[in-house]
Amino acid sequence: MKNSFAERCYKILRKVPRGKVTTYGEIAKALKSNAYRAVGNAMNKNPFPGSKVPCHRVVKSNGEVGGFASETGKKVSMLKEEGINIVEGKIDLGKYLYKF
DNA sequence: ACGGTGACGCTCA
DNA sequence: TTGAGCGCCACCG
Repeated sequence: MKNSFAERCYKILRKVPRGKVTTYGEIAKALKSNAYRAVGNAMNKNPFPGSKVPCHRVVKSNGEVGGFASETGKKVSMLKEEGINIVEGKIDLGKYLYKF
């Protein structure tokens, strides 16, 4: 159960500093895999919503926040609060995309 | 063992 | 530019 792909994603996600965001693709690359789908799955099964694993800090490669914020939009506001400039649910990856 | 599913990514029209 | 389709890997039933 430990050292599983999901655990890997969480670990990487945790090393993303506040005010920055990462993409599923970057996480997959960090895992030496192109399993961006699996990364999303791991987040979906995320055992620690909010504090341990800041899933809201993970965005899509095109700059969209992602499905988890589609319904409420609260997560978007949360990212903004961290200092990330978001316009219409789009994040400026050129400024806030954290690279491993 | 197999197939379906999913918080995605990229290319083509 | 926008929309649609195809491909990717890992997990669950």
